[in-house]
Amino acid sequence: MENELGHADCPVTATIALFDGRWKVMILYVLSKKSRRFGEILVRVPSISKKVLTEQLRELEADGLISRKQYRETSPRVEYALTDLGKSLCPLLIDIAAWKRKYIGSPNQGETKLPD
Amino acid sequence: MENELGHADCPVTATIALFDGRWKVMILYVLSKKSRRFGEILVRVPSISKKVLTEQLRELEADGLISRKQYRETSPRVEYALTDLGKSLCPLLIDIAAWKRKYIGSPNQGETKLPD
DNA sequence: AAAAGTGGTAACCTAAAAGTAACCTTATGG
DNA sequence: CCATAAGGTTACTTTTAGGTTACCACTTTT
Repeated sequence: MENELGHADCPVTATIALFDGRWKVMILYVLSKKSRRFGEILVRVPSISKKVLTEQLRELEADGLISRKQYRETSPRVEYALTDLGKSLCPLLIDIAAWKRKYIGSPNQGETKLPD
Repeated sequence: MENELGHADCPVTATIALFDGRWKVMILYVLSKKSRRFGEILVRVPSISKKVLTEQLRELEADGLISRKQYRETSPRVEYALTDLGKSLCPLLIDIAAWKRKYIGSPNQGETKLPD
């Protein structure tokens, strides 16, 4: 373990802060599959409210992990997508999941899965 | 990005929860250098209070990342150390720091560093 | 005898995050 | 002309993490 973990504003803490929020990892997961509209994300992240989803999307956008594109069509239409930075995070998240499988155990065998 | 991020109780979220807490990463960092007594950690984690340090140590212990050994010597003496599980986490934290350096930038050049 | 160090606990407070429910705007369909 | 849908916003309440201060039990030092 190197010195990099010891700074007053620690890079690990700073990075974790990017996806710190009850639902952010799940939102990133949903978007990693496919760009999605607001309502599609809402349905795929179980039990999140519109308000909190809006907040977390805004934060993810501010941190540069996702993009928001508004299409002025007939009905309002907003598409969210991972940015390149957001995509670069995915392998890291997979490493984290891999650590859990290896050292803690399988990710809760037989639990409910989210729809794609 | 694989399915593993999509479970209702997501392994990534579960893993992050292990070191989610204002000071946990820093505590792990301190202990990664050397086993330490309560008071030694207190001094090395800037501005943490006894209460919060106690809480976070208890949680880290409950999660199996650190061990607590009480020596009934003359004055009370308690040693905290990383467990094997705790040690296994260090490379992961380093990966997270490395991601930040690569995609966000250097870990705040010239900032104050913690004493060892 | 008093003070100081060690590793805490107890009672209390506060700010921020998250949750709930109602409402808004523009547009279309019936 | 009313209802519905999308993508929110507003106002309010609840929950939680973290912080502050005081105190404790025990032992050694002065």
